[in-house]
Amino acid sequence: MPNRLTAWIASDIVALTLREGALHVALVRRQAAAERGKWALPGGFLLDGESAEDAAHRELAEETGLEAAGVRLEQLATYSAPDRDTAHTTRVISVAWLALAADLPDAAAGTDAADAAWVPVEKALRMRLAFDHRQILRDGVERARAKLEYTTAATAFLPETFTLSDLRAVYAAVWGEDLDAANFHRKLTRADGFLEDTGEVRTGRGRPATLYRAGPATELNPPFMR
Amino acid sequence: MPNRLTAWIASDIVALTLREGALHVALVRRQAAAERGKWALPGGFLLDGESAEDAAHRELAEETGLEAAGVRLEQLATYSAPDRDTAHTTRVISVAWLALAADLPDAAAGTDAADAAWVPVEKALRMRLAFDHRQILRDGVERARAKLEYTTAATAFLPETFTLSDLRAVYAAVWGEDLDAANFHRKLTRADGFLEDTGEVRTGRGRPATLYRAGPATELNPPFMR
DNA sequence: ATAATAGTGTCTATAAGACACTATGAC
DNA sequence: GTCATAGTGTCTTATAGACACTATTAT
Repeated sequence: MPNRLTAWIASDIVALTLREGALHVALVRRQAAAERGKWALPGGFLLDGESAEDAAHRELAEETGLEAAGVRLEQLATYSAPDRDTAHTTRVISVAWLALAADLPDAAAGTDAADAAWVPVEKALRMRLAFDHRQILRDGVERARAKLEYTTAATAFLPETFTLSDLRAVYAAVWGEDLDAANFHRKLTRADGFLEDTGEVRTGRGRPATLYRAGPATELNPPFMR
Repeated sequence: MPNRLTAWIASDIVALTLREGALHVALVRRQAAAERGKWALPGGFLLDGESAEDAAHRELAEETGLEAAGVRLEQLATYSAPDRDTAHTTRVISVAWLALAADLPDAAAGTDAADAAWVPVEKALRMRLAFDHRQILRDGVERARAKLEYTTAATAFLPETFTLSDLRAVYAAVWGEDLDAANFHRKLTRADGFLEDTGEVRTGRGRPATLYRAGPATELNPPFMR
């Protein structure tokens, strides 16, 4: 008769950002013995006394320099297939998290990872990632797409102030389709609590654009369907 | 310095059904030493070689008699707070699942549970459940509510064939609000792939009602908002 | 006939999408 | 002035919700 399972728990993070109009994911090159050298999602094992969320924040900071304060983590799913990590004799269960981050100056390599980089999602999905991280990445991207429909999460990809064009570029990049600028403008400025007018404008090549900051709303009702 | 955590993994299931127009949840009275005698969600520890989903199906069958074939499980979330189970010295992480079930003849008590019962959700939320199961139940009910908006999951609460009144009763019970019968009828019969006309009718006190079965669609687009 | 439940018609208000148009800057 | 980008107006079509109305059964 089989015995009660004893397992190690990992938190792995799908950290997404926007760079040059394309969705990117944070990847690290593995230093640990298991699957060493392969690209993987940032993450690692829970330590005594830590929750899965604690570990996700810690590993994200250690491996990519993304500090806890500026990053909201949402739980994606837990991956527990018995054969998902055959490198260890101990079973490994992974709790996956989704983080949406504003573009950073550079993906700082931390202490634990030999290398950390922002990789275009399209490219990452064609790479051989460690363990089942490709599936986790797929699930994370799909969740991000869905979140843009019914929450105000898109602003998490942008700096504190941004224009409606910036915001529209987020939707275009995550959904992979362009949106009508006029209708987008009306819809989002009318969504209660999504945007706050800063009173400032940003000048550029054309007419100056109003600068907004994220409002208090987190849900988007009615949703903004693809 | 803290050490890498070794944990036991549990799968706990929020199994919901409809009885007499009210949403009910399957609860079991605990037999194990930890929190013995308290009501809890059905569930238990992963055994060697099992995935969390395997364990959820096995425990659900053992403790409530709900067999795997008829029940779709959707992962809810993983609960990993260090203090969520202080009865064991080993850390316990729980993967929670949501199951929507058609009403059954009776909640059969299985071998592992001294007692198993369908309890009205309103009542269960006011009980002192074991561990953090009240929070898990809250999260499960909220997920079920959301699922009815953008999927065809409501039919999972019904037998193979059902009338539009039956289906409307599901929405009314889960959302806690009545819906206009006329608009409900139009909306759902026009939703592509939600309903298939069986050609049969069910007679009762008034005009006979068309019997439908669940169609192939799983997503509901556009969603049906509360 | 009456009550009860199933189902249709229709009107109104709201929203989405297409796209013409105006506004305001850089050059 | 032109070009580029921001933002508004307006028309069409689709949908939600309210609710009057018709349909078909049991009694």
